[in-house]
Amino acid sequence: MHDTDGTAPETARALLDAGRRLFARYGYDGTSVRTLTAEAGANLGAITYHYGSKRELYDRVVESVVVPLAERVESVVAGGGSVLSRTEAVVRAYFEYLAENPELPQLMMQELALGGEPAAVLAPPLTRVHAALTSLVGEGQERGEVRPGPRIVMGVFILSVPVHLAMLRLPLQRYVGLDLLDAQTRKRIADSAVEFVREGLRVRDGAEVAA
Amino acid sequence: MHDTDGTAPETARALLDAGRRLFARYGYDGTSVRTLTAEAGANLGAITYHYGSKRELYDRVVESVVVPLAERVESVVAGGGSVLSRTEAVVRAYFEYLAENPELPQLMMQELALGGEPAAVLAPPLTRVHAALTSLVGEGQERGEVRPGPRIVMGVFILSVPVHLAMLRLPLQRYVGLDLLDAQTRKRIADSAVEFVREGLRVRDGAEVAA
DNA sequence: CCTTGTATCATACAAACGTATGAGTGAGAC
DNA sequence: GTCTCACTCATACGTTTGTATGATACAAGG
Repeated sequence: MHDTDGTAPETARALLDAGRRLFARYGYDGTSVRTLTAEAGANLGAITYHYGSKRELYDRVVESVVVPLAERVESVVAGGGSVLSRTEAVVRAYFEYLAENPELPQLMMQELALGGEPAAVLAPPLTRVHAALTSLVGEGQERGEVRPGPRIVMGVFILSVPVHLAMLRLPLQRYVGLDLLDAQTRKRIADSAVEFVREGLRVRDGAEVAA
Repeated sequence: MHDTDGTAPETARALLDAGRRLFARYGYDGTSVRTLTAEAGANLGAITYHYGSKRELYDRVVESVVVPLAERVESVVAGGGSVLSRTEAVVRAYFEYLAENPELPQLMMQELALGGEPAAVLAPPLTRVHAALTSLVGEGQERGEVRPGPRIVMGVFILSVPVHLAMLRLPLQRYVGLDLLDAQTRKRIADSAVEFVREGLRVRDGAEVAA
């Protein structure tokens, strides 16, 4: 029977891990059930048995990497401090999460890059992140920390830099020699990104609080 | 024989157009030569005949959409005016190009989202864009328009906002009702994005020119 | 008129695909 | 001892994949 409880047997977990690696590298259609089960050291039938189908395993993989990110962003946004410092914390949190899960941006972006509906499992966490960032910007505008403008798109701006950098990670590493996974390099880049986002959102000196 | 001259016969062009649509929507592996040739109103063997293989058609498709973008960015960067105004022009040019070629970001991001080597045909134009933006930032720093920092990553910042917005185009349309292809909406968003990028790069008031 | 070259066509091919099936294995319950 | 259950395994099924093949259509050149 399919196991839906949290105590996944060894094979089910190996399939999930192999799925994270292979789906991130080769995409959904580019990863065959045969190569995946082989990578996991499992039998050809293991995916069907443990997850029902290739698609369901894929959904679980995406879920396992996107949901924790959304929770992290939400908790940072809900934290204390000024709006701009929380914005900074969101950017830094994303950089950290990226360093821990380099497959995340690849999985997420593959899903978004395909023109069809994004995986059903991706929409809820994405919506929650977007809502959190939008309300953060709105709060900043009310407090006079953030300059006026459409908060819906300004919320998108916050993560645009780390996401874009994550997308360019491999080309940057190959062609420019910039390694985002190196802790020291990442700190330097994150500092610069934080400053960019902060100044991009901040009200100009002397600007009045919007009524 | 395969036609390599510019005067593509009708069928070859229909294949290229269908490829742009289908590869953008379903990805390389998700598009079969049968559906593609059917969409183009051509025979099953047409791809092999005109392009040699599915892969070569794909490369032509990517090339046809990325190279003009790179040329556009380069020409804007080489233009006159202050560094910040040229930066603004780059952002606006990207928004315009995106509106004309909605498939571009999908094709490009699919390639970048896959963990392997990006298509060989993607690297040269991408490198040229990056070089142009890096030198633009460097010039701005020398002139004291742009605040100090690693110019290699600050060049990446410039396009991060429009690229990220393009990536979120479909979810934003579906879940937030924001249509990036609508001219009026796009102008409003581009204005906001331009301000964000400008202020993110600009030196603070009173800062000295870096020696 | 016949030849030549380009293009389109239906069809064939082997390989790879996702999934289904049924046998086999080994630990725990009674 | 044997029944039960979760699991692994080899294998088979029907599709779909990208490409190869050879026949056909047809305008241009001699």
